[in-house]
Amino acid sequence: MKAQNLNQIAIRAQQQLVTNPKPLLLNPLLSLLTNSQNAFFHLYKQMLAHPFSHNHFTFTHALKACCSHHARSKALEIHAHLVKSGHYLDLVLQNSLLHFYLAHNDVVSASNLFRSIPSPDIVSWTSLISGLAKAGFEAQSLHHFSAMNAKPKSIKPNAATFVAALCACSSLRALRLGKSVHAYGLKLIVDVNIVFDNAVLDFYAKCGTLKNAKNLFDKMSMRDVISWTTLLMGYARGGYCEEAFSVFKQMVLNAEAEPNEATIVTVLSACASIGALSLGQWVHSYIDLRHDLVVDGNIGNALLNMYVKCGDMQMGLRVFDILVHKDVISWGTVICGLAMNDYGKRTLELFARMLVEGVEPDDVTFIGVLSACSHAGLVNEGVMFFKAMRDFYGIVPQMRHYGCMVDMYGRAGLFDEAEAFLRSMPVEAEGPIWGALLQACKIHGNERMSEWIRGHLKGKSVGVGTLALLSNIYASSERWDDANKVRKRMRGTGLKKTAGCSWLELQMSNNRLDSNFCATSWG
DNA sequence: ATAGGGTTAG
Repeated sequence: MKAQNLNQIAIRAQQQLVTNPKPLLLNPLLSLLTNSQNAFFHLYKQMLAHPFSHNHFTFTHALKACCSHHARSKALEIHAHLVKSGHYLDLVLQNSLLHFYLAHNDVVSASNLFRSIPSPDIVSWTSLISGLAKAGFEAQSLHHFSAMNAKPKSIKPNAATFVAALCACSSLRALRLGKSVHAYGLKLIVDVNIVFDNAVLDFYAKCGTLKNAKNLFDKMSMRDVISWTTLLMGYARGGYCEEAFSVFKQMVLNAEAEPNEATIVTVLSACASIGALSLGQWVHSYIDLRHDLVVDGNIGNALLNMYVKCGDMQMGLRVFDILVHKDVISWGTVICGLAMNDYGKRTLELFARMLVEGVEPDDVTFIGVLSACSHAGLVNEGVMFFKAMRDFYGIVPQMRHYGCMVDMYGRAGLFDEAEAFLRSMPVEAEGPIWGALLQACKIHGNERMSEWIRGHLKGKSVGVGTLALLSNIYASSERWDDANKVRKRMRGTGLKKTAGCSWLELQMSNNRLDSNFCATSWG
């Protein structure tokens, strides 16, 4: 709703209050103001002032507004008012209150309220079952689902209730239970209901096999964008990213439903996770073809992430440049991307630009910045940024930040500094940090440090990669006994070192960013 | 008038 229209509605409401302040005429105007908190509650207050200018409907609108604006104290106020004025006896109002509490995860108030309802109707039950499932109380949710069927006051679930129960089953990964809910639903729901079908589809995609989900999808008599996206996400989540992409391609070619933001963001993330540049490019062309879609916001960030993950920094930077709203995610993506692809100096230039444009860096931004310093050998800068992060931006360093610092000292061969830093850390370093340092010891031939690390790792559980590295260090200095000891320990844990692999398509080597491009791209 | 479906990312 445009601001201009809102003003007109507010003015009409003021006229109405003077000429004929009847709830029948005022309530529809009030409901139109729901999205504008101030205007809404201004009118609401005026209507409340006169006993004959409001009724039950007024309060349902008010509670709905509280829901969308997260106005908890306002909702409590309304609750109290309803009790005092006697409106509380209306079941619809109790249901509205129940929904407000559940939507704000106030399970205690919601349960108390539900217990106080003498004869809950289908909406009360469904609200409760759905709210509990979403708040993480799946078992209680399903308990109520079965309780509602119990005599003497049994109430038959409807499609909305089944959707809520299936949601609880999905979160619990309760395959058998969900199957029986599905079967029960098939008995009670006779008309085609696409929301129910989609909920079932999502349940099988999450808990069952993708084959089941695909069969169901093929059998559905109607499919909309959510059906397609649910299937696509099922494949992507299961790691079948090529299949996820082919669902997208089919969706576009068969034109049964039009992809929306969720569809596109999901398929781009699938392409990114396997480094499938050519598939990602296909999605990009599709976005450009759709003149109603803009490369910005979530789609822009997802596209940027896809190019970065596929190693095409040139396109990544081009997408980054055209983003109108560059948020902390956009900056973080491009900064970490440059750092990962070893453009240390460019990373820091972009970080400076981020600060100039007034976007506050967060923990992930500093991962990129610190790892750029580490890769480029900029130790002084790294130390400075680490301090700025902690002391100026108030970001508590996490293991990953510590890791960057230790890695930075190690790569620079500053082992005393690395050791001092490790000792100054408030938390115990984790496996990967030791691994990075061992790697540095190997490169710089620092056996004393390797020994010290070995002492630290004694009896601790560390990743197999670290152990492999340690054994290789021993092997390279021909300390076979020590090397074998470590190998033995690897076998003892039942771990195997798998060969590293890269999914990046081969063409990425042609997409490396050259210094010329960097120099011209932002002056 | 009140309850119901899929969401990604650094």
